[in-house]
Amino acid sequence: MLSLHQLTCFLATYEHGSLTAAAEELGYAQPSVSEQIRALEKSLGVQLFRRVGRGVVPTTVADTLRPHAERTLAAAEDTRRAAQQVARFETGTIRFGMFGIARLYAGAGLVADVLARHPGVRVELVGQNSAGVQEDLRRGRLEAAMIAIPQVHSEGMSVTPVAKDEIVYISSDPERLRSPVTARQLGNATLVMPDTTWRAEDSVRIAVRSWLHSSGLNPQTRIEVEDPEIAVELVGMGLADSVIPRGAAEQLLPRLAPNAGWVSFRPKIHDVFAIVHRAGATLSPAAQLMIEIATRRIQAVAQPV
Amino acid sequence: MLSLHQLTCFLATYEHGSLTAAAEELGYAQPSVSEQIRALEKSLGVQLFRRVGRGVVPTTVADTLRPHAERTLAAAEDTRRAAQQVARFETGTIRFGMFGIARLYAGAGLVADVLARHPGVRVELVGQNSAGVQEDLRRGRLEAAMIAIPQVHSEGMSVTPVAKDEIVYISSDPERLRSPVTARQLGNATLVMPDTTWRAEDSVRIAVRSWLHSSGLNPQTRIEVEDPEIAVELVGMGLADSVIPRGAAEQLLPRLAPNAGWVSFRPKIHDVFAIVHRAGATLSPAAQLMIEIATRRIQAVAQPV
DNA sequence: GGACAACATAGGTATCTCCTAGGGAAGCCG
DNA sequence: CGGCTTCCCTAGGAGATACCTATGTTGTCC
Repeated sequence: MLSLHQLTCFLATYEHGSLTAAAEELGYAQPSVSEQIRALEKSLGVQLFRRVGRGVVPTTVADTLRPHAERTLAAAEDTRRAAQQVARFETGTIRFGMFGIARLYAGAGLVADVLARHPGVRVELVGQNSAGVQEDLRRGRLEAAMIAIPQVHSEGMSVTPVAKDEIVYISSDPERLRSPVTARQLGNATLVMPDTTWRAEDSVRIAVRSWLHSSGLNPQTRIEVEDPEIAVELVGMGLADSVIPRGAAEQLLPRLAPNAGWVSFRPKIHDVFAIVHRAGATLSPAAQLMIEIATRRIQAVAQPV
Repeated sequence: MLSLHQLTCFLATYEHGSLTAAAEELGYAQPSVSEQIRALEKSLGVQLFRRVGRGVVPTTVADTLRPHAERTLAAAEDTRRAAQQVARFETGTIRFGMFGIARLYAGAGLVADVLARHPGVRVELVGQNSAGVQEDLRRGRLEAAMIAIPQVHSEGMSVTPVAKDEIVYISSDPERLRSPVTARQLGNATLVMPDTTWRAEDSVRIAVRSWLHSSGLNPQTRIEVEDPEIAVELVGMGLADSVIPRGAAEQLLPRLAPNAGWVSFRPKIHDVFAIVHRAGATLSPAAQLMIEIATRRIQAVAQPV
């Protein structure tokens, strides 16, 4: 069986023209190198050195094989170097899951932070929907993710809340922003809600629904859209009001609905963001890095817990 | 310590997405592959697979490393293939020593024969002078050679005569070719002799000198040249006679001195060609090939012994 | 001819590699 | 929901390997 060690011994011997010198360079005893060369010759079925009295002389076969051996060792060294570079975040890919409103107002900053600290890496911020992220985590395709809590099927998952964001009512009618919104008021409101496709798993909707249920009321959603941006624009046009996390409101309102504002619920409702990964897993340095940066980013726009 | 075996296990596992499947493909038990992967991860300092419940999932590090591992294994396979091609004479270099008049009239044919049988090989037919050939043999730089015998310092050398060639007298004076030349006649002749530089070791000269010494005479050499061709041309011009092996005479006279001819000595003198290599050495297939072809070639122009 | 230098050989030990056997977790299915 | 299967891990042991030191052999140099 051909081995890198044999090739190393071969090259050292070839270059020094001596087993003893090669052994000295490699830090072995002379018989060890001798044995490796013999094993290599047997493995390849060719004679590499003529044992001539005192000393060894490379055969023409050795001349022919030398560049191949060098290329092989160089490729191995290259493999090792690539691994080290990845370990140091000088290159490689960092994959992280992030779903929902969190990605909307922390995603770009998160990617920017990672690229600023590690310019050589590729970043993959995945997560089309909550179920997909959870499936990826469960199957091991994702190591860690940040998601809003209510939707977590947490068997075997480690869930660490890192921030909570108040859920607020937004409207372009100043009248409705005068005082905190009650369940009754919300029940009577005309609403536009985003994330239609994932409405059943959307943490904001789940939080609001359970909040309303305790008052015996049902939410009334008049308009369903996918993008939070569109929902906010519709609020700006006065066609409906909406319910979104406060961080999103503060980011989107000035840009998309300057005449609108937000107001708390009474009692207040919160959305909680958490880091999720498989329970019992040892997190890789890359995952730890992403968790650290994502946490810092989300805590810049939501309250730390 | 990184090893090719570890890389093989890594690639098999990566491609199958399973340690068990990889082990089956490689013909090992599953724990063996598992151990190799673990050793590779430790050696590189990175995690290559996430152990997730049943099954393993490659990390992004594994994605990054895979092409490097493939290149390394390909280079190793390339090394092995090169060795096999050399062993089958499909490529590589064949080096052989040949000195003196033998090369002159068997060298080109020898090279042609080798190239005809093994079109891919490089051929080196070395031997500027007898002493150099012997030194190369002794030092191991040459594995085997064909040389004329008298000059062999045979300690530690295996000498196998394969052909003998009569040494003849050449002249453009028909009078001198009438009957075999005696020692007295040779002592009175005006001679041109080739191989000036190596005159002390030239087998023809040694043979002739000892032949003359038994008659108490000394050779008279009027002209010294390097090339046998020039000596023969001078003979053709009638400026001197010469003494060369019959094989050389038959090849050179028609071309360079059509009006000249040759005649034996009385008693006859012979030059013996032998295969020489280090005693006790096991000959490589390449050397055996060259010996076989060179012997056949030389026996085509000289008498086999 | 004696001293030295370089490789081969021998023998012992530690490590590595591979196996079999058995345990535990996750997924599949009745 | 409980049993079965699948897949990986761990443990322990046998055989091979790699390395060492000590010694023998041979060629070289003085």
